[in-house]
Parts: sequence; C-alpha cells; structure tokens
Amino acid sequence: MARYLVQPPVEDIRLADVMRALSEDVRLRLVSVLADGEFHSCKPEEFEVGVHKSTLSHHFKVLREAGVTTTHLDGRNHSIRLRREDLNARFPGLLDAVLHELASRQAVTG
Amino acid sequence: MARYLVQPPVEDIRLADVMRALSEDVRLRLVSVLADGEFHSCKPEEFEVGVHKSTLSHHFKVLREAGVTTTHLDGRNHSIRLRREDLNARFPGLLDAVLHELASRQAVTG
DNA sequence: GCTGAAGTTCGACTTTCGCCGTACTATGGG
DNA sequence: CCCATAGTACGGCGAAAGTCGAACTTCAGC
Repeated sequence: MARYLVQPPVEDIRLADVMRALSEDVRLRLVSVLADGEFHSCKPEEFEVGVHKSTLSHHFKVLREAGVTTTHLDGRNHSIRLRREDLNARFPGLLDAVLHELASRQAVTG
Repeated sequence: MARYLVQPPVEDIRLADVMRALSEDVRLRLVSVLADGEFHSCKPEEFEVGVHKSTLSHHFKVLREAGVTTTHLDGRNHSIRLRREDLNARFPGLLDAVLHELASRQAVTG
C-alpha cells in the first residue's frame, strides 16, 4: 500500500517558507542530491551530510512542509523528490536559480 | 562626507545567507518597498512594518550583511538600495523570482 | 511471531533569531 | 554650544531552530 505524506497544495506554498527551507547548508546539500528530479531513498548513505539520522529526518520534514519536496511511502522505504513543476508554477525561476548555483558549486568542489 | 557601509563583495555573497535574509516576512516587505531599485531613506515611515526602529535597523543590517542591499551614508541620512546587478550576476534569476512574487502579492492585497 | 531494517517521534540541550527599550553616536541647524 | 533628528549598539527576553540519543512504529523476511 503506497501513499504520500502530507504536504501543502501548490497554491498554499509560501515564499518565506521555501526561502527558509533553502537557507540552511545541510538542506541545500540535500536539495543538491535531489537536483536530478528523481525519487531518492531517505537513507543517510544517499545523502552524505554528517548528521544523525533523526536530524536528517527533521530536515526532510522541513523541506516537505515548506512544499519543496514530496515524500512517497512504500513499505519500509521512504522516497523523496523535488516538486519541480509545483515550485516552477508557484515561483517561476526560483528553484532553477537555486539549482544552478548548487550545480556550479559542485563543479568547483568536485 | 558621504560613504558606504561595509558589505560583502559580489563573489563572497553566499546563497544560504541571501535565502535566510529573504525568509522573513518583515524583511520581505522591506524588499518589496525597495523593489524599484532606487535609494530609499531608512526612516520607519518609508517602510510601514510595525516594528520598533531598532528592530528595523537590525533587519537592514541583516539584508546588508547578506549582500542583498547596499547602504549609503550621507550626514545623518542613511539610504538603502537593492544590489540588483550584483545579485543577478551572482545568482541569475533569483532576485527576479522573488520580486515577481512580491509584486503579484501586492497586486492582490492592494 | 520474532527479528532486523528504515525512519519517525520525543525530550533535552544549545544556539540563533526577532523584538523591544534604553542608551549612545553623529550630524545639521538655530 | 545646545538641541533635535536619524539612526546604531547593547542588554535582555521569549520563541524558534539544529542537533543528538533513545525509544517507538511499521513492515519485510524467515
């Protein structure tokens, strides 16, 4: 039985919430991993940010509640993905600008 | 004797700092007023956010230190302005996306 | 049903943040 | 020189945020 965790509908996504969600280094690195637009498992191994798994879970919640990501639940496995279309519809150009910076950052640091 | 308050050079503007600066309602309203790109006096009357003038000063400092605004000092008068060119150069499309949302918000609320 | 794996939830701690009020600084004008 | 004006700096307070560790929940597999 697959289902999705609660998240704000597109029209309720607030700019301040999105900006705040994307104002933290750990979460920016998570988004960096999610930049390909695909679903990713929520395993700490996938996201090599040096925080405890409960902290990671907290950050995923912040991203989801801000409307930045969507979380799909299937069995014991949670999958997370960026809400690209929704964010582009709500704040055109915003996510692209952020992803562009994250990409160019990775090009530098390896 | 006119001069400028200290601010980060373009290349040192950090995404997380800009996002955080723009993640707060009061500061978003300040940016909304500054959206025309012109210099504005720092008087509380110019920015009708219901906070104490010392709080307002604090928010201006946050914006300036994040690299969002530049502050010009002439005599007793401080003037503040968006760093449009710098932000566009550093994070193309980011500021425009934010300003677009702020503008469409004003169109709704009057 | 037991066990292990994947993640969440909760409590506690520490740091940061927004806010105010007061004191302070600097400048322009009489 | 004195005073009013325009703002900053500082101290304190309560709320929010990031972190961890431990306990809990849910499900797959045996």
